[in-house]
Amino acid sequence: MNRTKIDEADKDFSQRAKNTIKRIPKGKVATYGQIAALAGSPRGARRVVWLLHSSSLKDKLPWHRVVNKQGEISLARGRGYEIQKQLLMGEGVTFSLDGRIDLDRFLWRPR
DNA sequence: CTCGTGACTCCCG
DNA sequence: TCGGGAGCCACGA
Repeated sequence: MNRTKIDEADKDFSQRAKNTIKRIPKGKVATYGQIAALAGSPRGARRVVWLLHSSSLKDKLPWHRVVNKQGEISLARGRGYEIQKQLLMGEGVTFSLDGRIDLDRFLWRPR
């Protein structure tokens, strides 16, 4: 049967989102909402979460460069937090004492 | 179909 | 600054 435009839109979102994540430069970070917006779904931050859960490993996405809008790692300690922090620090990203990333300095701003 | 869940975000008090 | 509630979207039981 034919695909609907909705199906195409969903597929399109997933592709765009993955491509967007792959475009994040080393040493920079992006927010869930930012990626969703760039992929065409301004309110789809949670879709990005699902995408990472389902494809981060399979598609080798730089998932560690995705943080929440406060510049904080959203993963719980013992469930990826330490790993992500290490990966980011390894790329030169610094954290404040309260565990936040200075987005004025590290947020990726595609042009 | 309804309900629960999640690496989100926004709004209020 | 902090916590709760609601909106958001997709997926699986």
